[in-house]
Amino acid sequence: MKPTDRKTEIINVAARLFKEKGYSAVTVRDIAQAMNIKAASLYNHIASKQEILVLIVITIAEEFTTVMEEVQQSEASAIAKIERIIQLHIDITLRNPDALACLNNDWMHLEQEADLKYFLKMRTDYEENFRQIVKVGVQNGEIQHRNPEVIIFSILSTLRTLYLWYNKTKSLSETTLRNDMRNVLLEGITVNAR
Amino acid sequence: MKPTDRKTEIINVAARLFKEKGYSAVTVRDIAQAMNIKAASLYNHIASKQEILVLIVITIAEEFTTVMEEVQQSEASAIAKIERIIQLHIDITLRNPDALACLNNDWMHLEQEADLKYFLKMRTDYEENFRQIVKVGVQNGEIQHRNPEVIIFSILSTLRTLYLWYNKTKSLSETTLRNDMRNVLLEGITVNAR
DNA sequence: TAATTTAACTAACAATTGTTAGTTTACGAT
DNA sequence: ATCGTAAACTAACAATTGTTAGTTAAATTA
Repeated sequence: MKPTDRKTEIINVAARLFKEKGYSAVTVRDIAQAMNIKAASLYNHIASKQEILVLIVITIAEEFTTVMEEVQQSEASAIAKIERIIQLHIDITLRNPDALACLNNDWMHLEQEADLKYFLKMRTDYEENFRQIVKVGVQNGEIQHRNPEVIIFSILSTLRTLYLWYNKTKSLSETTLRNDMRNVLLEGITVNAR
Repeated sequence: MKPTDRKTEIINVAARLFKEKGYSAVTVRDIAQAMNIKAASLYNHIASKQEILVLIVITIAEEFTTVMEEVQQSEASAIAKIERIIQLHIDITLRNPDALACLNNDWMHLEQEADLKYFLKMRTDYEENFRQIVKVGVQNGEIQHRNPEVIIFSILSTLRTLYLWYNKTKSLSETTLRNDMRNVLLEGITVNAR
């Protein structure tokens, strides 16, 4: 087994292009050109353009699912669980921002009904787990009484689109990102919260 | 002038389809079918598919720009300015979620360099205005000392993707959305901020 | 060395794409 | 009644799309 086999290279290159223009706007000739080969040569390694998308999206979605289930089954406080989820999103974003962009923007181009259903189930379950964490936190007094949807999607929206802006500024170290993100999401930005 | 002329109808239908599948994945035949006419008939009203995108994206972007400039020139506190921006995003999202989806996801498919540059300038200026508001707020003690990028994009990410989730739950009234969104974004979710 | 595998190539396909040309139909104003 | 316009239509186009077939060159294994 080579350090990175050819198929993995294709997937990484494709993910980068998908991030920039979206799945539908990227042609297999674009992907081939980015690898300095001809389009037909790609098919020695992949079955279809669609297969690339499936591998990118499902792999990352499963990663989120796995960790979320661990978190949910742990006995940490609600706030600690959310802190763990924040760090999970930062982890994956820093490691694979291109795949994350695909997950966010191109999942609806999964053509096989089974793939789409599988993905949507993972996403729904993920949000439902998050919802349960928030509700428990509200009940035991850790979290403010706000509409759970607003809490869930305020945090998730920020985390899901982190890949769009985290690397724009060099002044933002990984440590600062992790700490300030946690603080801003959990404690807000005003000086006198009460 | 009719209540809504035909061109406006096309743009609204197209925006809805673009929201669901993205600009590149929507064909002019898709748009025509959604209006119960043939693709060629569209060209009695529009110059090109691209023109539809330009009208959708630029119109909304200019709306954000106009209000942001008013806000920036006002003499409100930093927090009050941010509160106004939060309400602006909610306003536009409730009124035109489809166009907002295009703005977020399809701006990179603006084909004319002039259009793309114009849009990017508006977006950069918008973020820069937000950055200035935050920096002033930090200086005069209204806002916590956090990395400004984290503050700006935490809030903007949430507001920009509001169209994705605001209508999922019927349990979320407009009033609750506006109040809780403001509270969550500005004051966080924890009970003991200090 | 011979055999096999890997990974590239050229050429071509059928389908789909945005768009144009030219025509027809319905309707309000003169 | 006639004119003009708005808005639909059919038919067709050239370009681009994902993909396949068949071939070739280089590297690895026997």
